[in-house]
Amino acid sequence: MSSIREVARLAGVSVATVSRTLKTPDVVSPGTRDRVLAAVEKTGYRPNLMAVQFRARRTRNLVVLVPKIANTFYARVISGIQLAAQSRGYGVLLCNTQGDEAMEAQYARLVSTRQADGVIQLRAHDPFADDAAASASLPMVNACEVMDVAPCPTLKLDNRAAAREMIEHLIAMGHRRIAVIKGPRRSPLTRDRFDGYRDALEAAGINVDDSLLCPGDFSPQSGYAGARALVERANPPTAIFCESDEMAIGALQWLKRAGLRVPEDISIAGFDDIEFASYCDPTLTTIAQPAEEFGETAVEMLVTLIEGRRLEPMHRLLPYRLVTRESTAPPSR
Amino acid sequence: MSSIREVARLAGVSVATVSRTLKTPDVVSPGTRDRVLAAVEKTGYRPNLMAVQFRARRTRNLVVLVPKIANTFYARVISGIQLAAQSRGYGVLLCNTQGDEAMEAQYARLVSTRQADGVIQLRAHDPFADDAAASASLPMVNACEVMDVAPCPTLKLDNRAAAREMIEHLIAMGHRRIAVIKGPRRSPLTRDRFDGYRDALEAAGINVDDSLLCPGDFSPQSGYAGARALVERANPPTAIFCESDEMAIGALQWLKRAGLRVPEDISIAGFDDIEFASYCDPTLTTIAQPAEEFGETAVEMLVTLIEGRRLEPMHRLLPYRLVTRESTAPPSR
DNA sequence: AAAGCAGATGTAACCGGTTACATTTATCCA
DNA sequence: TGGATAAATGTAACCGGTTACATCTGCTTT
Repeated sequence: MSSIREVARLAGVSVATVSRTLKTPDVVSPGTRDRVLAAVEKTGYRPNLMAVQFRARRTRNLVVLVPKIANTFYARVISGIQLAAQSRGYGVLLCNTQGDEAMEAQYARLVSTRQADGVIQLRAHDPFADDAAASASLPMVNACEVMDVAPCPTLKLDNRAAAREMIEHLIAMGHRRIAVIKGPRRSPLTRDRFDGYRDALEAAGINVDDSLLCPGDFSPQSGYAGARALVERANPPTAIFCESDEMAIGALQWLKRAGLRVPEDISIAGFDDIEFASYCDPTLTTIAQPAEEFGETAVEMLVTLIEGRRLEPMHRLLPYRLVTRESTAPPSR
Repeated sequence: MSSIREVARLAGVSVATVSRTLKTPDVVSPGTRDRVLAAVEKTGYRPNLMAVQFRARRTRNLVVLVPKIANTFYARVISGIQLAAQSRGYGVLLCNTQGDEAMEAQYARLVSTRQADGVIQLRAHDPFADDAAASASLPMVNACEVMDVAPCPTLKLDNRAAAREMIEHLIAMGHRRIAVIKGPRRSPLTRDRFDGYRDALEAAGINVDDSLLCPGDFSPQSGYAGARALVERANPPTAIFCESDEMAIGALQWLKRAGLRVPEDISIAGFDDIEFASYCDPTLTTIAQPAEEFGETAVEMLVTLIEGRRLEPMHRLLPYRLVTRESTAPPSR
């Protein structure tokens, strides 16, 4: 493929003039400019951006570490990232890490090897954990699921307040026996959402009943199993708060198979507002998260960091929204 | 950050020796090797991969053009791509194009500007269409939704045979009035699936009734509207074949709201086997596609191309699988 | 007419690796 | 012990742009 030197030769000028014609056209004379542009046209010259980036010592690429790309919530976040990155002239290197720390570290290394200018981490783990030198200095933003003590700026939902509002909504409808199907034990999301659950119960003077707490892992399968476990207990709940919509949908399926009506016999609430939350039967009461906005804001923060501008504030919360649909109603007993 | 020259200075050797120690350790003497490795350790040296790639004139990055990243089917394809690329030492530059041709062209240009070694296009459009020179020579593979006259190797499902098998399944159950909610008019997927529908009817001696054909765009919304339109006709169908699961789920919702029972009053079939196909109520009869395998095979084909090996065959089909669940049953009338 | 200056263009160093080729050192045999 | 050969290491060109600095041209100014 043609290089700048061939263009220069064809136009009868030096490589510097070609470069200037393309980057700062106003400093070359019109006649020369025309000759150069004609030569560019003729050769089909495209600057080798590898060379440009190498010279400039920046790639204008961002690495995004995604725990599970097939998750529709993350897909939306990524859409937002993509959009914001593009408008700022950055490309996105997407890495599906499956939550694997070795894989995260490997991809994060793209930054320390200069293949990318910064990292957006969507999981609560420091991918530079084993690389103290890197950790301190490389541009990174941690979004969605954030570390408790993050070595970088963060961006998340106020999960605790959101869960609290959801539970308050159920309590206001008259529920007292509200179960929870939790997310993965290690996730800060789980802890925060559970804290919100407890906050709401305590504020209403209801004791937390351990028999109403059920472990899960955000998958539909765990929601299915969780609903069964909860309902088959001696004193079953009148409402189940699932810490993710996917679990809520799994729970819904078991309840219907078991012949229970939702919301008449039992209410179900989710979290995330994935697309199918409004297409399942009944439609799901849930917490909507501004997924695309997560992506856009994370990019904005990261680019600020990369370009050496001051980032203020370092830690941000995005707004949630309680979406009430058909799956919740006052208890019948 | 430290460069190879600093490491060389610290170890008291030339840069060539450092390079060799890291790339071909067997050609340096053990003593030197140890000194160099100690210096590498001490400086925290990481080769600047921009420089490496620039020198090697290849990036080991692949561009993937995805129409809609939030679509769970594509998310699975991408998982497969990611996995296969990683195992071959390639990174993935993911581009969410929203089916926008300008955006596709822009991202595809990453290849002609040497920021990536090849393209996987998941939509039936040539991103180099406006760049004849590029089109011919740049490594590209077109997968999932493929162009009719592709300028590159392709990989798809035998959509026609799959749709035919689905319709034959419905006919075998006794259905004669089978409606279709189609995908986007311009998509080859739509045409192929519809051809399969027609094949099956013709083989069974059933005439194609235009009043049973309904346009859609693969979205749940269009399935919802389509089901309504079909059922409100004078002589409604006993089964609806939706060309995507998302439309089937939309259709299901309208039918249930309208008080119709699925499959007792009307059967519904989808296409894709997305995760929620087995979590909706009733669970959905559909065609399963090997999404991850699409990704893996596309990468394998592309890398073969990039590395200049012979690719045989150029055009491949992947297997589908009819998954019968609760949403289809013999007609009651 | 000589000096000064602006504008246009050319020259070459540089980014940080890799590697062909040259050079030095060690080894071995006659 | 000399010379051939192999092994280890060094030197420097190269990838393809960008850009500081040098040079050249033509014009203005006194």
